[in-house]
Amino acid sequence: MLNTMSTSAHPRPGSRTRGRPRDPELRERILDAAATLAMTAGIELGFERIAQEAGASRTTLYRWWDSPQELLLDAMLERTRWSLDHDSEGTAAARLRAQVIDAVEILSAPDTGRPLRALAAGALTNEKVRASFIEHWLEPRRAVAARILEDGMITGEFRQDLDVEAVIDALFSPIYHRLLLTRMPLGRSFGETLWNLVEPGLSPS
Amino acid sequence: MLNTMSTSAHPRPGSRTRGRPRDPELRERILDAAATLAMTAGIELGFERIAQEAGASRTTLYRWWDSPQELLLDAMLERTRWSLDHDSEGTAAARLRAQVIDAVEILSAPDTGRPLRALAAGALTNEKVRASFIEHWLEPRRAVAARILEDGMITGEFRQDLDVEAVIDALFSPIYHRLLLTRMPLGRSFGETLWNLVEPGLSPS
DNA sequence: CATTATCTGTACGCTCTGTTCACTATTTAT
DNA sequence: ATAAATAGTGAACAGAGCGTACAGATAATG
Repeated sequence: MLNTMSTSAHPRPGSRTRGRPRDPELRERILDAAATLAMTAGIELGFERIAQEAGASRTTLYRWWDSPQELLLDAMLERTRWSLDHDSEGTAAARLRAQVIDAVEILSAPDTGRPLRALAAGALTNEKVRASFIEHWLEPRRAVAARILEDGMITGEFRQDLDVEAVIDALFSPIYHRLLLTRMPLGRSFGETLWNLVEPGLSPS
Repeated sequence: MLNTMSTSAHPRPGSRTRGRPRDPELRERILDAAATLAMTAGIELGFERIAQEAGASRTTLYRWWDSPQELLLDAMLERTRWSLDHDSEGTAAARLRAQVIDAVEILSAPDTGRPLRALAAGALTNEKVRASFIEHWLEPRRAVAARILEDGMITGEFRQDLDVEAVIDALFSPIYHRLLLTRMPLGRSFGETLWNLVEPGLSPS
């Protein structure tokens, strides 16, 4: 059920409609502009700047997105689809560990981490952005981890009374915390440390 | 070295100086206004609104604070001094567990949690706010936990190769994550679950 | 050609920001 | 007393961004 179009834009029900079709090139330029601005400049994301950077009319942006952050979310989602792929081979522990380390590496890369900060800032400021961010960014990633955890619980690799949501929080929220707030070192070794710390709590007594 | 005055306001070196002394009542009204607005209204904190709510001149706010969020931070720091008190009795594990549960309860209370959201939003948007937030809010609380962890490592209650910062991240960042982003249930029982999950990773093998 | 929808460009009112200025108020130093 | 210094008020101003509206050009379908 991949939503290949945007999250906030008006959906296009039929495949072909009357009027002038949307210019996909323009859309790309706009998403690129947002991603670029969010990576280089700071958090000061606005329709004004994005439109200028993309060489598009501000009116067009208002037409398709409700806020610059929802626009940026679309950009990020398209640019990180690959990050949802994951092996289904190996033990549940190995797969979960790999996901933690993937997450650290994705978020520590500047071209993902910096825009994600802007996105999170929007999520804290704007309810709609928060909802979209959770639904389209956080939830799909949590679902992957949840799936692995449930697998492990069924096979007996993990204890059966785990609070899946809490485990996911313990494993992944430290990464966001470092990215967004403390900016403490965020590298592969932190992912490993984190995993080693939480893993003992997953095994059956 | 408690800074009894504000974080961002110009420090007062000598106890007595020349000119008209600052009106402490006015300062309180301003801090109250910020705390109230941050709790009731949304994140839309601004000098304009705060000044109006406090019945003060906007110029006065600009005089003492660089941003509405630094003002709010001052308000929050004064209103939560008590939360840094902690027992020094009992095992390190018991004390750390108590701090986790305290944290959940403080942050789940609307009159602390909501302003903290506004504060965090500011921290993501403004570098100065972020630095102040870390220095005056996060760090002192992390220091308490770090102290307990080091105690436990010395007495052998915890393993000696713990990464203190990572442990603190695992224990506390899920709380902020729920408060700020997912808004999943944040109650005492979540604190207990979290503790039970991470605690096995602390004990010597 | 008529219709429908996209995109552009301009313009306007709005709110908040950050700063300046003149003025009043209250304290200490001489 | 009077001067100097600092706090607070209130008004004004330019500037940025927002959100919206409108007129017109462009490009597809029926």
